[in-house]
Amino acid sequence: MPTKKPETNKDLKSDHYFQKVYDVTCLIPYGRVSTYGAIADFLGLGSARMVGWALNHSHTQAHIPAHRVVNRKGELSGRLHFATPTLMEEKLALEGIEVVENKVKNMDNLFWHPREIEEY
DNA sequence: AAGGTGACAGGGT
DNA sequence: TACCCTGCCACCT
Repeated sequence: MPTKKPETNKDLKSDHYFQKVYDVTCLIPYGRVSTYGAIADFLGLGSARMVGWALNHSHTQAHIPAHRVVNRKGELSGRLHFATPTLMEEKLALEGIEVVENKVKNMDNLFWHPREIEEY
């Protein structure tokens, strides 16, 4: 019997999961950043590592502001997965986000949690 | 088949 | 404050 079950984390294999990650990522406001953990927390599926895994495949999809996702310390841990090692920092700079030593400055104020959507 | 490797995070020291 | 250790879970040797 093929019909397996949802609800479980095994659902991560579905493209549906990838899409959810992309959707949330696209909700991150211009000039703000979020984290792998915050997205995983909001989705309630998988772990922060899974979010990174999903984003790793985001390059095949349409424009996804993956550069706005950093780790909890504000470090650009995914920069090496972009076309060039500096592209992630450049994109953030265009949005007015200051990056020093591969770390987002003023992370506390720029951090955005998907839960804030409900406050609109 | 089993162990190593990540675009991570949180708690302990 | 900073570093280390452990949990996490799918993918790749």
